Amino acid sequence: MVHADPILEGLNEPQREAVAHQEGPLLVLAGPGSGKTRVITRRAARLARDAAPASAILAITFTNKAADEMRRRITALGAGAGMWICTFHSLGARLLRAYGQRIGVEPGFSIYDEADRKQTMKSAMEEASVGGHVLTVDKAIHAISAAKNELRTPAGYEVTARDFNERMIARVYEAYEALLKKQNAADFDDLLLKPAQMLGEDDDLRRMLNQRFQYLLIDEYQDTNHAQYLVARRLSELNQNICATGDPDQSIYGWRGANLDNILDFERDYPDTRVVRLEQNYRSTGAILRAASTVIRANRRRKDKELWTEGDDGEPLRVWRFASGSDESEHIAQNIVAMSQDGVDYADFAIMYRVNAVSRGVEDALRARRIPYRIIRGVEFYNRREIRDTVAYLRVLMNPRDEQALLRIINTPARGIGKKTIERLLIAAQNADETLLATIRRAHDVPGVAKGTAKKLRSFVTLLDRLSDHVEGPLDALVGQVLEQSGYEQYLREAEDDSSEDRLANVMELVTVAARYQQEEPDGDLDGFLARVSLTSDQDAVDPNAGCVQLMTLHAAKGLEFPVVFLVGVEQGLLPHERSLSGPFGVDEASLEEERRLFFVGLTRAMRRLHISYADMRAIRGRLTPRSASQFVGELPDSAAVVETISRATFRDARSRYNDQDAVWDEAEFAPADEAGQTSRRRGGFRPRPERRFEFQQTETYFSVDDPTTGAAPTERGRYADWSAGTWVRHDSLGVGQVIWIQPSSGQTRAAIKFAGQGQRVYILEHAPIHRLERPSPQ
DNA sequence: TCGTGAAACTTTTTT
DNA sequence: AGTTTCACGA
Repeated sequence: MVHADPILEGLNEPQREAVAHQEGPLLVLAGPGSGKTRVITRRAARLARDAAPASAILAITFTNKAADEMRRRITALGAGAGMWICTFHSLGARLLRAYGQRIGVEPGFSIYDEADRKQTMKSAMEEASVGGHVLTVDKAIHAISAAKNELRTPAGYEVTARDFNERMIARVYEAYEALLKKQNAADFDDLLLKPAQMLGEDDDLRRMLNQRFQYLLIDEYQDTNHAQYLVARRLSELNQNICATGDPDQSIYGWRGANLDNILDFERDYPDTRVVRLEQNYRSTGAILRAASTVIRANRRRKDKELWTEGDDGEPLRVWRFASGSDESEHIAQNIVAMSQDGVDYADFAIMYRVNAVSRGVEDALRARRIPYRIIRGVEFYNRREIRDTVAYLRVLMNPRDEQALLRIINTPARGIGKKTIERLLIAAQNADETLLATIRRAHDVPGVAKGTAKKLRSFVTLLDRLSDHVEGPLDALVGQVLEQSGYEQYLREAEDDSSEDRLANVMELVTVAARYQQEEPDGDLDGFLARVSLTSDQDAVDPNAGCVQLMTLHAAKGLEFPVVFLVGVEQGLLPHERSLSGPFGVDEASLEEERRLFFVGLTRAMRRLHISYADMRAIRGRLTPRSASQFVGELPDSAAVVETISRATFRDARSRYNDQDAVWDEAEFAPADEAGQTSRRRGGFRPRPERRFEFQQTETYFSVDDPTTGAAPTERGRYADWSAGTWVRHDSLGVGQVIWIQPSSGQTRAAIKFAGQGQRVYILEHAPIHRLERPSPQ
């Protein structure tokens, strides 16, 4: 009898087996909700305790969020210090920073995001004079990205090019690579491809890293692409201690190059692999599991698993059919209100959809009922113009060759350097074969640049030089200096439009983001901060403590769970998306299966209640189109789902609503359809917003979240929970004010505050010198 | 050079 | 429907 080991405690048999396994390759096939994260974290902790120093363990995830979560849980188990826990992309960035010079990547290189890549690709196409053909920028990006994932070089691409189009792509590819190199930049693909390449070509490096990392743990292995596969393989060559966890049924990134064969053929790649299946589900009701397993069994390319639970069958899934997308939104919002009155916390709801465009209608309905919600779009913050502008300054300071960033800031805020001048500078730079910044430094002798303009360029350069003195100092101070010295802050303060206050608040938030980063990473520098900023993903924004209904795409939902899930827009053409239905050869089976996996992922996010809905009509890109139920709806087993048609019953008398504040422009949603089923566009005028009510064909009963069986943790209330519109506050320098509105969110509660005699301004409460006044101000 | 408004195009998913 | 690009006038 072995003594109880706390690390193995509370695990079921296969979980224990996976945690206890030590030497040699291990494949954990983990169904949804089967305690996979638990297994990985325990295993990592156990290895650090029994097998190797923490620094010899490398754990790789797909999102920063997952990495942070894993680190937190491993730390809670008493291990983790010194362990490498990161995403594939951040691992790539780290390796490149440390060893990239061997393949021509200088330290301090910039990471080009989608927008930068697009611009660069445009330039590359111009340079290769490939414009005007059938080849579009997007097609070039796609083709070259695919080539990079396969580790094909421009030269290699050219050799195998079979037609005119491919020869064009080869030329663009070459020009694009040359640009990246000249600008010392790497795109997202490079972060995987270059390390894979380095590890393949440089025996010393590979040997060294193989000795350093004795144990490899890779999560979401079903989503690895070829480059990631090679990194994993080349890092585990010596010890063969690779533990891959994943689920072929949840592979949803095929369009990004993920190769399902990586997990399906793992046992072939690593002989003597121990395979463990985690099939017991701790998340969902029996009905939800039955529905999910039935649906996914229609796929051919998979490894069969039996999902089962010891829990109860729960309620059947509800399949709702609506007349229109807006009915769908309204009904869901109404349902959330009803359930929340019954005690279900807002944070317990999630609304999921296939494409982002669907979220708008839902948002409107939630907003109309003042239901707090949050859209999971982590990149949103970093994609704001003001943030990109500020970050661009930082990027130029880090990497003066970063042309994308330089072009962004050269006239932001406006300093009289126009398009013509920039064009001349770019040509001069190309002729002299030097970087854009070098040309700008000698602008006075660039032909065609006027004296006055040269002077402006001079002072821009001086600004950058002055700022670079602060690069070594604290990051938040650096960001502050950028905002101040560039005039960007003043520019925002003086701007008159209504968004400028928000933008100012966002920019200030970037200062605190920088401060927080430095707190978390004591030896974090500008380079690391920029990498963090570039590699933040959508999923990283999920915050279960926000007290809000969460809206997200199905892709962003992976790995999450919610007591109540609404799957909206489950319509043919949307899920499965039409791109999988109308390929060059009709239905593309492989991508149809991926769509089905996406549906499967959605189904298995739900713990207790699951609502699936579709509408007969939906406005897509401004146009009302007829829709029909997804084929996947028909694949649900009758024993687990109830289908209901929900109709709009009554409109309140239009006239009584005329004086209400929310008369709306009729967006053709209610315009009559002609005989072809097409709706005439834009034939409205102001009409009252109809009050919609729904008939329930069945009485709704909601479970209460207090119910211990749901396992829902009591929601953490923010420290501003008792603040509301009208709350009196004091600002350290502006004095007494009153809250106009407040948007709760953990860590960054926004509020608009009005001060006597001044306008209202938006603050992030956590970071502003604002305190609550206990008593209303004595007038 | 810069701001305005019209036209054109876009999107499926995202590190 | 929203964003980006383009053309034009100040």
